[in-house]
Amino acid sequence: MDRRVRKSQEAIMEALISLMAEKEFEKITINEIAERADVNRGTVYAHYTDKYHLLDLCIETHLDQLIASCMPLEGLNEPAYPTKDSLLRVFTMLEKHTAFYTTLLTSKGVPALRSRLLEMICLGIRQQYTDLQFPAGVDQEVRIQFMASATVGVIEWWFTNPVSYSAEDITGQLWAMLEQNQMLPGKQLV
Amino acid sequence: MDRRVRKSQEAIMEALISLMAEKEFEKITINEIAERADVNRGTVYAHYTDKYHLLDLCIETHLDQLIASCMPLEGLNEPAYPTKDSLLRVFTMLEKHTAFYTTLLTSKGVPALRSRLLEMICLGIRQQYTDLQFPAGVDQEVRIQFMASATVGVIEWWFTNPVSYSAEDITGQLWAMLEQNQMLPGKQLV
DNA sequence: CACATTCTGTCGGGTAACCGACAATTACGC
DNA sequence: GCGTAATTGTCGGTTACCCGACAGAATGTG
Repeated sequence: MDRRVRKSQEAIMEALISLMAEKEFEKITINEIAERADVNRGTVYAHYTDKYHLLDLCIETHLDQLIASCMPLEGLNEPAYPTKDSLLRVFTMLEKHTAFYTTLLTSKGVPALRSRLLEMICLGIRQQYTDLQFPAGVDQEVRIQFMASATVGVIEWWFTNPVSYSAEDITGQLWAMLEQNQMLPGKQLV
Repeated sequence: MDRRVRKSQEAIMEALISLMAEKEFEKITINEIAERADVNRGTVYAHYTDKYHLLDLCIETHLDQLIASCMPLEGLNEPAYPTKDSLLRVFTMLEKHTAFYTTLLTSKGVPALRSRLLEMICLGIRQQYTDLQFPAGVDQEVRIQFMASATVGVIEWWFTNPVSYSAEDITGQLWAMLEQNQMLPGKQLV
Protein backbone atom coordinates (compact mmCIF):
# COMPACT_ATOMS: atom_id res chain seq x y z
CA MET A 1 0.00 0.00 0.00
CA ASP A 2 1.14 3.50 -0.75
CA ARG A 3 2.98 5.05 2.18
CA ARG A 4 0.79 8.15 2.06
CA VAL A 5 -2.42 6.15 2.23
CA ARG A 6 -1.23 4.22 5.25
CA LYS A 7 -0.15 7.34 7.08
CA SER A 8 -3.39 9.16 6.37
CA GLN A 9 -5.55 6.25 7.43
CA GLU A 10 -3.57 5.69 10.60
CA ALA A 11 -3.75 9.37 11.49
CA ILE A 12 -7.49 9.57 10.82
CA MET A 13 -8.30 6.43 12.79
CA GLU A 14 -6.14 7.51 15.68
CA ALA A 15 -7.84 10.90 15.64
CA LEU A 16 -11.26 9.30 15.89
CA ILE A 17 -10.19 7.13 18.80
CA SER A 18 -8.70 10.04 20.68
CA LEU A 19 -11.83 12.10 20.11
CA MET A 20 -14.07 9.26 21.27
CA ALA A 21 -12.20 9.28 24.54
CA GLU A 22 -13.32 12.88 25.03
CA LYS A 23 -16.86 13.10 23.71
CA GLU A 24 -19.58 10.82 22.48
CA PHE A 25 -19.45 9.56 18.93
CA GLU A 26 -22.49 11.45 17.68
CA LYS A 27 -21.04 14.80 18.70
CA ILE A 28 -17.88 14.28 16.69
CA THR A 29 -17.67 16.01 13.31
CA ILE A 30 -15.61 15.27 10.24
CA ASN A 31 -13.97 18.65 10.67
CA GLU A 32 -12.69 17.75 14.10
CA ILE A 33 -11.40 14.41 12.90
CA ALA A 34 -9.53 16.01 10.01
CA GLU A 35 -8.12 18.71 12.25
CA ARG A 36 -6.94 16.30 14.93
CA ALA A 37 -5.47 13.97 12.32
CA ASP A 38 -3.64 16.92 10.77
CA VAL A 39 -5.10 16.04 7.41
CA ASN A 40 -7.20 17.88 4.87
CA ARG A 41 -10.91 17.34 5.21
CA GLY A 42 -11.12 16.04 1.66
CA THR A 43 -8.68 13.27 2.55
CA VAL A 44 -11.14 11.89 5.07
CA TYR A 45 -13.85 11.71 2.46
CA ALA A 46 -11.40 10.12 0.04
CA HIS A 47 -11.12 7.10 2.32
CA TYR A 48 -14.45 6.94 4.13
CA THR A 49 -18.00 7.83 3.16
CA ASP A 50 -18.85 9.14 6.64
CA LYS A 51 -17.86 8.74 10.26
CA TYR A 52 -19.85 5.51 10.63
CA HIS A 53 -17.93 3.96 7.80
CA LEU A 54 -14.74 5.17 9.44
CA LEU A 55 -15.70 3.59 12.74
CA ASP A 56 -16.49 0.30 11.00
CA LEU A 57 -13.16 0.15 9.20
CA CYS A 58 -11.45 1.21 12.40
CA ILE A 59 -12.87 -1.80 14.20
CA GLU A 60 -12.20 -4.06 11.26
CA THR A 61 -8.57 -3.02 11.10
CA HIS A 62 -7.94 -3.68 14.76
CA LEU A 63 -9.67 -7.03 14.68
CA ASP A 64 -7.64 -8.05 11.65
CA GLN A 65 -4.49 -7.26 13.59
CA LEU A 66 -5.81 -9.34 16.44
CA ILE A 67 -6.50 -12.29 14.17
CA ALA A 68 -3.07 -12.05 12.63
CA SER A 69 -1.47 -12.04 16.06
CA CYS A 70 -3.00 -15.35 17.12
CA MET A 71 -2.07 -17.18 13.96
CA PRO A 72 0.46 -19.97 14.56
CA LEU A 73 3.96 -18.69 13.91
CA GLU A 74 5.74 -20.31 11.00
CA GLY A 75 9.16 -21.80 11.53
CA LEU A 76 8.64 -22.17 15.26
CA ASN A 77 6.91 -25.54 15.06
CA GLU A 78 3.81 -24.15 16.65
CA PRO A 79 0.84 -26.48 16.53
CA ALA A 80 -2.31 -25.47 14.68
CA TYR A 81 -4.36 -25.24 17.86
CA PRO A 82 -4.16 -22.40 20.36
CA THR A 83 -1.23 -22.29 22.71
CA LYS A 84 -0.54 -20.14 25.71
CA ASP A 85 1.91 -18.25 23.54
CA SER A 86 -0.67 -17.40 20.93
CA LEU A 87 -3.01 -16.21 23.66
CA LEU A 88 -0.22 -14.07 25.04
CA ARG A 89 0.33 -12.55 21.63
CA VAL A 90 -3.34 -11.58 21.54
CA PHE A 91 -3.23 -9.92 24.92
CA THR A 92 -0.01 -8.17 24.04
CA MET A 93 -1.70 -6.76 20.97
CA LEU A 94 -4.68 -5.72 23.07
CA GLU A 95 -2.36 -4.04 25.53
CA LYS A 96 -0.56 -2.21 22.75
CA HIS A 97 -3.82 -0.58 21.68
CA THR A 98 -5.24 0.05 25.11
CA ALA A 99 -6.61 3.44 24.12
CA PHE A 100 -8.67 1.92 21.33
CA TYR A 101 -10.16 -0.97 23.25
CA THR A 102 -10.91 0.84 26.47
CA THR A 103 -12.61 3.59 24.52
CA LEU A 104 -14.71 1.36 22.32
CA LEU A 105 -15.58 -1.11 25.04
CA THR A 106 -16.67 1.51 27.55
CA SER A 107 -18.08 4.21 25.26
CA LYS A 108 -21.85 4.07 25.61
CA GLY A 109 -23.99 3.95 22.49
CA VAL A 110 -21.35 2.13 20.47
CA PRO A 111 -21.57 -1.54 21.37
CA ALA A 112 -20.34 -2.44 17.91
CA LEU A 113 -16.96 -3.65 19.04
CA ARG A 114 -18.11 -6.11 21.67
CA SER A 115 -20.30 -8.13 19.33
CA ARG A 116 -17.73 -8.11 16.55
CA LEU A 117 -15.09 -9.23 19.01
CA LEU A 118 -17.20 -12.13 20.24
CA GLU A 119 -18.00 -13.11 16.68
CA MET A 120 -14.36 -13.00 15.74
CA ILE A 121 -13.23 -15.08 18.68
CA CYS A 122 -15.89 -17.71 17.99
CA LEU A 123 -14.71 -17.93 14.42
CA GLY A 124 -11.09 -18.19 15.48
CA ILE A 125 -11.77 -20.93 17.99
CA ARG A 126 -13.93 -22.82 15.53
CA GLN A 127 -11.23 -22.76 12.89
CA GLN A 128 -8.42 -23.77 15.16
CA TYR A 129 -10.33 -26.55 16.84
CA THR A 130 -11.76 -28.07 13.72
CA ASP A 131 -9.52 -31.15 13.67
CA LEU A 132 -9.33 -31.82 17.37
CA GLN A 133 -11.00 -34.21 19.75
CA PHE A 134 -13.07 -32.80 22.59
CA PRO A 135 -14.36 -34.37 25.76
CA ALA A 136 -17.78 -35.80 24.98
CA GLY A 137 -21.05 -34.70 26.52
CA VAL A 138 -21.19 -31.12 25.33
CA ASP A 139 -22.13 -29.83 21.90
CA GLN A 140 -19.08 -28.33 20.25
CA GLU A 141 -20.84 -25.10 19.35
CA VAL A 142 -21.96 -24.68 22.93
CA ARG A 143 -18.42 -25.19 24.09
CA ILE A 144 -17.12 -22.62 21.61
CA GLN A 145 -19.75 -20.08 22.70
CA PHE A 146 -18.82 -20.76 26.31
CA MET A 147 -15.12 -20.22 25.77
CA ALA A 148 -15.55 -17.16 23.57
CA SER A 149 -17.94 -15.46 25.97
CA ALA A 150 -15.70 -16.13 28.91
CA THR A 151 -12.71 -14.77 27.05
CA VAL A 152 -14.50 -11.62 25.92
CA GLY A 153 -15.72 -11.11 29.45
CA VAL A 154 -12.21 -11.27 30.83
CA ILE A 155 -11.01 -8.85 28.15
CA GLU A 156 -13.77 -6.39 29.00
CA TRP A 157 -13.03 -6.64 32.68
CA TRP A 158 -9.33 -6.15 31.99
CA PHE A 159 -9.95 -2.86 30.21
CA THR A 160 -12.74 -1.42 32.30
CA ASN A 161 -11.29 -2.17 35.70
CA PRO A 162 -8.74 0.11 37.33
CA VAL A 163 -6.74 -2.87 38.56
CA SER A 164 -4.36 -3.45 35.69
CA TYR A 165 -2.66 -6.78 35.29
CA SER A 166 0.06 -7.05 32.69
CA ALA A 167 -0.62 -8.96 29.50
CA GLU A 168 1.47 -11.83 30.89
CA ASP A 169 -0.50 -11.95 34.13
CA ILE A 170 -3.93 -11.90 32.58
CA THR A 171 -2.90 -14.46 29.99
CA GLY A 172 -1.67 -16.78 32.70
CA GLN A 173 -4.89 -16.48 34.65
CA LEU A 174 -7.18 -16.97 31.68
CA TRP A 175 -5.15 -19.92 30.43
CA ALA A 176 -5.27 -21.53 33.84
CA MET A 177 -9.05 -21.26 33.94
CA LEU A 178 -9.48 -22.67 30.46
CA GLU A 179 -7.20 -25.56 31.35
CA GLN A 180 -8.93 -26.09 34.66
CA ASN A 181 -12.21 -26.52 32.86
CA GLN A 182 -10.62 -29.06 30.53
CA MET A 183 -11.56 -27.04 27.55
CA LEU A 184 -8.21 -27.13 25.90
CA PRO A 185 -7.25 -30.16 23.87
CA GLY A 186 -3.69 -29.96 25.10
CA LYS A 187 -4.09 -32.72 27.64
CA GLN A 188 -5.46 -35.12 25.09
CA LEU A 189 -2.78 -34.41 22.55
CA VAL A 190 0.43 -33.76 24.39
CA MET B 1 3.51 26.08 4.43
CA ASP B 2 2.02 23.04 2.78
CA ARG B 3 0.94 20.47 5.32
CA ARG B 4 2.83 17.73 3.50
CA VAL B 5 6.10 19.68 3.52
CA ARG B 6 5.85 20.35 7.24
CA LYS B 7 5.14 16.74 8.06
CA SER B 8 7.99 15.45 5.92
CA GLN B 9 10.50 17.89 7.32
CA GLU B 10 9.49 17.19 10.90
CA ALA B 11 9.70 13.45 10.34
CA ILE B 12 13.11 13.67 8.68
CA MET B 13 14.60 15.93 11.33
CA GLU B 14 13.23 13.81 14.12
CA ALA B 15 14.66 10.74 12.43
CA LEU B 16 18.11 12.29 12.29
CA ILE B 17 17.99 13.22 15.97
CA SER B 18 16.89 9.78 17.02
CA LEU B 19 19.63 8.18 14.93
CA MET B 20 22.26 10.50 16.36
CA ALA B 21 21.34 9.25 19.80
CA GLU B 22 22.33 5.76 18.66
CA LYS B 23 25.36 6.17 16.43
CA GLU B 24 27.79 8.83 15.39
CA PHE B 25 26.79 11.26 12.70
CA GLU B 26 29.26 10.06 10.08
CA LYS B 27 27.93 6.52 10.21
CA ILE B 28 24.39 7.60 9.45
CA THR B 29 23.19 7.18 5.88
CA ILE B 30 20.43 8.88 3.96
CA ASN B 31 18.76 5.50 3.59
CA GLU B 32 18.50 5.09 7.33
CA ILE B 33 17.14 8.58 7.78
CA ALA B 34 14.48 8.04 5.14
CA GLU B 35 13.57 4.65 6.57
CA ARG B 36 13.30 5.91 10.14
CA ALA B 37 11.32 8.95 9.01
CA ASP B 38 9.00 6.65 7.07
CA VAL B 39 9.55 8.74 3.97
CA ASN B 40 10.76 8.03 0.49
CA ARG B 41 14.45 8.55 -0.04
CA GLY B 42 13.78 11.03 -2.80
CA THR B 43 11.84 13.21 -0.38
CA VAL B 44 14.96 13.69 1.72
CA TYR B 45 16.88 14.91 -1.30
CA ALA B 46 13.96 17.15 -2.23
CA HIS B 47 14.49 19.15 0.95
CA TYR B 48 18.19 18.78 1.74
CA THR B 49 21.29 18.46 -0.42
CA ASP B 50 22.95 16.03 2.00
CA LYS B 51 22.99 15.07 5.66
CA TYR B 52 25.20 18.02 6.59
CA HIS B 53 22.67 20.40 5.11
CA LEU B 54 19.98 18.56 7.02
CA LEU B 55 21.89 18.90 10.28
CA ASP B 56 22.37 22.62 9.66
CA LEU B 57 18.69 23.27 9.01
CA CYS B 58 17.86 21.09 11.96
CA ILE B 59 19.90 23.32 14.25
CA GLU B 60 18.59 26.44 12.59
CA THR B 61 15.00 25.38 13.08
CA HIS B 62 15.43 24.68 16.77
CA LEU B 63 17.30 27.92 17.38
CA ASP B 64 14.59 29.87 15.59
CA GLN B 65 12.04 28.33 17.93
CA LEU B 66 14.24 29.32 20.84
CA ILE B 67 14.49 32.89 19.65
CA ALA B 68 10.74 33.10 19.15
CA SER B 69 10.16 31.82 22.68
CA CYS B 70 12.14 34.59 24.34
CA MET B 71 10.52 37.40 22.41
CA PRO B 72 8.47 39.70 24.63
CA LEU B 73 4.84 38.66 24.62
CA GLU B 74 2.45 41.14 23.07
CA GLY B 75 -0.55 42.28 25.03
CA LEU B 76 0.99 41.31 28.34
CA ASN B 77 2.85 44.57 28.86
CA GLU B 78 6.17 42.82 28.93
CA PRO B 79 9.17 45.12 28.80
CA ALA B 80 11.59 44.91 25.91
CA TYR B 81 14.41 43.65 28.09
CA PRO B 82 14.71 40.10 29.39
CA THR B 83 12.53 39.06 32.28
CA LYS B 84 12.53 35.98 34.42
CA ASP B 85 9.45 34.90 32.50
CA SER B 86 11.15 35.10 29.13
CA LEU B 87 14.05 33.10 30.50
CA LEU B 88 11.61 30.52 31.78
CA ARG B 89 10.03 30.28 28.35
CA VAL B 90 13.45 29.53 26.88
CA PHE B 91 14.16 26.77 29.37
CA THR B 92 10.70 25.34 28.87
CA MET B 93 11.38 25.17 25.15
CA LEU B 94 14.75 23.56 25.82
CA GLU B 95 13.09 21.03 28.10
CA LYS B 96 10.46 20.24 25.47
CA HIS B 97 13.18 19.20 23.03
CA THR B 98 15.44 17.44 25.48
CA ALA B 99 16.24 14.68 23.01
CA PHE B 100 17.55 17.14 20.48
CA TYR B 101 19.70 19.22 22.79
CA THR B 102 21.19 16.41 24.83
CA THR B 103 22.11 14.59 21.65
CA LEU B 104 23.57 17.59 19.85
CA LEU B 105 25.38 18.90 22.92
CA THR B 106 26.96 15.60 23.93
CA SER B 107 27.51 13.96 20.55
CA LYS B 108 31.25 14.12 19.88
CA GLY B 109 32.46 15.38 16.55
CA VAL B 110 29.50 17.71 16.09
CA PRO B 111 30.21 20.83 18.13
CA ALA B 112 28.10 22.84 15.67
CA LEU B 113 25.25 23.46 18.05
CA ARG B 114 27.25 24.85 20.94
CA SER B 115 28.85 27.64 18.94
CA ARG B 116 25.61 28.51 17.17
CA LEU B 117 23.85 28.61 20.52
CA LEU B 118 26.41 30.96 22.04
CA GLU B 119 26.27 33.16 18.97
CA MET B 120 22.50 33.28 19.14
CA ILE B 121 22.39 34.14 22.81
CA CYS B 122 24.94 36.92 22.36
CA LEU B 123 22.82 38.37 19.59
CA GLY B 124 19.68 38.11 21.66
CA ILE B 125 21.23 39.81 24.66
CA ARG B 126 22.76 42.52 22.52
CA GLN B 127 19.44 43.31 20.90
CA GLN B 128 17.44 43.35 24.08
CA TYR B 129 19.95 45.41 26.02
CA THR B 130 20.57 47.98 23.36
CA ASP B 131 18.66 50.82 25.02
CA LEU B 132 19.57 50.16 28.61
CA GLN B 133 22.04 51.57 31.09
CA PHE B 134 24.68 49.31 32.53
CA PRO B 135 26.91 49.72 35.53
CA ALA B 136 30.08 51.42 34.37
CA GLY B 137 33.54 49.96 34.44
CA VAL B 138 33.06 47.03 32.08
CA ASP B 139 32.88 47.06 28.30
CA GLN B 140 29.39 46.16 27.19
CA GLU B 141 30.59 43.48 24.75
CA VAL B 142 32.64 41.88 27.47
CA ARG B 143 29.60 41.82 29.69
CA ILE B 144 27.50 40.27 26.95
CA GLN B 145 30.10 37.60 26.29
CA PHE B 146 30.29 36.91 30.00
CA MET B 147 26.55 36.47 30.39
CA ALA B 148 26.12 34.41 27.24
CA SER B 149 28.95 32.04 28.09
CA ALA B 150 27.67 31.56 31.60
CA THR B 151 24.20 30.85 30.32
CA VAL B 152 25.36 28.37 27.69
CA GLY B 153 27.47 26.67 30.31
CA VAL B 154 24.50 26.22 32.59
CA ILE B 155 22.44 24.88 29.70
CA GLU B 156 25.15 22.38 28.81
CA TRP B 157 25.46 21.27 32.39
CA TRP B 158 21.69 20.93 32.64
CA PHE B 159 21.54 18.52 29.73
CA THR B 160 24.70 16.50 30.30
CA ASN B 161 24.31 15.94 34.02
CA PRO B 162 22.15 13.16 35.37
CA VAL B 163 20.75 15.43 38.09
CA SER B 164 17.76 16.93 36.38
CA TYR B 165 16.23 20.12 37.69
CA SER B 166 12.93 21.22 36.22
CA ALA B 167 12.83 24.15 33.85
CA GLU B 168 11.43 26.28 36.68
CA ASP B 169 14.22 25.30 39.07
CA ILE B 170 17.08 25.90 36.71
CA THR B 171 15.56 29.19 35.57
CA GLY B 172 15.30 30.35 39.16
CA GLN B 173 18.90 29.49 39.90
CA LEU B 174 20.31 31.07 36.77
CA TRP B 175 18.23 34.22 37.26
CA ALA B 176 19.40 34.50 40.84
CA MET B 177 23.03 34.34 39.77
CA LEU B 178 22.59 36.92 37.04
CA GLU B 179 20.88 39.23 39.51
CA GLN B 180 23.47 38.61 42.16
CA ASN B 181 26.17 39.74 39.79
CA GLN B 182 24.19 42.88 39.05
CA MET B 183 24.14 42.09 35.40
CA LEU B 184 20.49 42.69 34.91
CA PRO B 185 19.25 46.22 34.40
CA GLY B 186 16.17 45.52 36.45
CA LYS B 187 17.46 47.27 39.57
CA GLN B 188 18.31 50.40 37.69
CA LEU B 189 15.00 50.58 35.90
CA VAL B 190 12.34 49.27 38.19
C1' DC C 1 -39.91 32.52 12.64
C1' DA C 2 -35.58 34.59 10.69
C1' DC C 3 -30.86 34.64 10.76
C1' DA C 4 -26.19 33.28 11.35
C1' DT C 5 -23.18 29.63 11.87
C1' DT C 6 -21.50 25.27 11.26
C1' DC C 7 -21.25 20.98 8.97
C1' DT C 8 -21.56 18.19 4.89
C1' DG C 9 -20.27 16.24 0.57
C1' DT C 10 -18.16 17.19 -3.83
C1' DC C 11 -15.31 19.20 -7.31
C1' DG C 12 -11.02 20.79 -10.13
C1' DG C 13 -6.41 22.62 -10.44
C1' DG C 14 -1.97 22.51 -8.43
C1' DT C 15 1.68 20.32 -5.98
C1' DA C 16 4.45 17.23 -3.08
C1' DA C 17 5.40 12.63 -2.26
C1' DC C 18 5.79 8.01 -4.01
C1' DC C 19 8.18 4.48 -6.58
C1' DG C 20 11.27 2.26 -9.56
C1' DA C 21 15.16 2.73 -12.23
C1' DC C 22 19.58 4.40 -13.40
C1' DA C 23 24.79 5.21 -13.43
C1' DA C 24 28.41 6.59 -10.48
C1' DT C 25 30.72 6.19 -6.31
C1' DT C 26 32.02 4.21 -2.01
C1' DA C 27 32.57 0.42 1.38
C1' DC C 28 33.40 -4.14 2.52
C1' DG C 29 34.75 -9.21 2.59
C1' DC C 30 37.18 -12.99 0.19
C1' DG D 1 44.01 -7.15 -5.51
C1' DC D 2 38.86 -8.00 -7.14
C1' DG D 3 33.99 -8.74 -6.90
C1' DT D 4 29.91 -7.86 -4.38
C1' DA D 5 27.06 -5.05 -1.93
C1' DA D 6 25.59 -0.70 -0.33
C1' DT D 7 25.15 4.24 -0.84
C1' DT D 8 24.57 8.27 -3.45
C1' DG D 9 22.31 11.55 -6.32
C1' DT D 10 19.07 12.14 -10.10
C1' DC D 11 15.23 11.40 -13.10
C1' DG D 12 10.22 10.81 -15.03
C1' DG D 13 5.73 9.02 -14.62
C1' DT D 14 2.10 8.22 -11.39
C1' DT D 15 -0.63 8.98 -7.40
C1' DA D 16 -2.46 10.97 -3.21
C1' DC D 17 -2.90 14.94 -0.83
C1' DC D 18 -3.71 19.95 -0.38
C1' DC D 19 -6.51 23.92 -0.88
C1' DG D 20 -10.21 26.83 -1.91
C1' DA D 21 -14.71 27.02 -3.35
C1' DC D 22 -19.39 25.64 -3.79
C1' DA D 23 -24.45 24.57 -2.68
C1' DG D 24 -27.30 22.32 0.37
C1' DA D 25 -28.44 20.46 4.95
C1' DA D 26 -28.32 20.83 9.74
C1' DT D 27 -27.91 23.34 13.98
C1' DG D 28 -28.64 26.88 17.21
C1' DT D 29 -29.53 31.63 18.79
C1' DG D 30 -32.05 36.07 18.92
